[in-house]
Amino acid sequence: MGRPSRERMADAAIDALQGQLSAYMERKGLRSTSQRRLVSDVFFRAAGHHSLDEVLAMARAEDPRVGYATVYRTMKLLVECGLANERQFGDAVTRFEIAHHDSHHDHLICLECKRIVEFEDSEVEAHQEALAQRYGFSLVSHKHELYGLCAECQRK
Amino acid sequence: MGRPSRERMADAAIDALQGQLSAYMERKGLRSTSQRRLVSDVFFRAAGHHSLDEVLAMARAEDPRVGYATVYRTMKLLVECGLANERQFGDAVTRFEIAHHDSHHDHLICLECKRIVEFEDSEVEAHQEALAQRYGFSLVSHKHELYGLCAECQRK
DNA sequence: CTCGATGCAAATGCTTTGCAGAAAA
DNA sequence: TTTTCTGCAAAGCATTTGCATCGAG
Repeated sequence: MGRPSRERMADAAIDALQGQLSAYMERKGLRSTSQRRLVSDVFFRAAGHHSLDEVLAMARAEDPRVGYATVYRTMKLLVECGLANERQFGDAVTRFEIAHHDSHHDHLICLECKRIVEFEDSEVEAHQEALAQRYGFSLVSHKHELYGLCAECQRK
Repeated sequence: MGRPSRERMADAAIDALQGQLSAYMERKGLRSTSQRRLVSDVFFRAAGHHSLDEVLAMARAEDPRVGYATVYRTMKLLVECGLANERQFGDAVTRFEIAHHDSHHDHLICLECKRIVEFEDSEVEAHQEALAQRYGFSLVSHKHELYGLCAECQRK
């Protein structure tokens, strides 16, 4: 059982996510609209970390009439039901990524080209728990970001 | 040689910071004004992580006529000359903390009462370098934040 | 039909800047 | 006197929301 690639999402995986979304909406009495299907679909298909503007652009490529507020509210919905995570890196904009529940990952961010590389580190992960406990905290989540220059930008 | 307390700043330490600021301003041909002295002073004296509004409030306690923009520009100046660090936690506001050059520290943040506890972890610190190298990055800085509930808020 | 969803445009909240008067040097 | 700094108010910008209309159930 190899580590699943995060480059792109297999169709089956996307179907699973769409299924979870449908289940959540049904449970909450929310409606399945063409916009929600479109926005969630382009988001699930796109690997990486995207701002609202980026998700809007992707959605508008398929339907130019989608509004910013709809993308905003749909992404909020995805965060609510645990299918997306909101993240803030150096700049002012909020970015969204698909939430992976199987394993945590953190980020290496290139200050020059803004490239974002994901990594996993179970060693640090375990350490955090112990640390939190030492201060009486019960951990909910964490953020571990390393900022620097990627190999390519170092050469310039 | 014990670990220096971060609770409050010794007067001697504050003088040292003020000295560094003066040196920087002189080098850059900037002027020493009563506002800059006041804002940097209240900031150096206050332990913790403060938003612009908080620094403004502290400054206005001593001189009600200080303007928001002056605090904004003074804090920017302190960041520029390396005496303060800018940080963004969960919310939308930027917070400032005194920059400690001797050792790094990271943060435990209570999601309920917003309390911020600092911790040091040289073990993780060393690990990060190795990790970055594995991906060809040269590290510049990092952010390691643990979010959860503090002992007090868990009881509620 | 009904009530939630959409899209627009306006409001918000924080940050940043232009400018005329004030104050260092 | 010259040049930088201050304080106000206005501009920027990403995010959020009110509301009339649209469309799923």
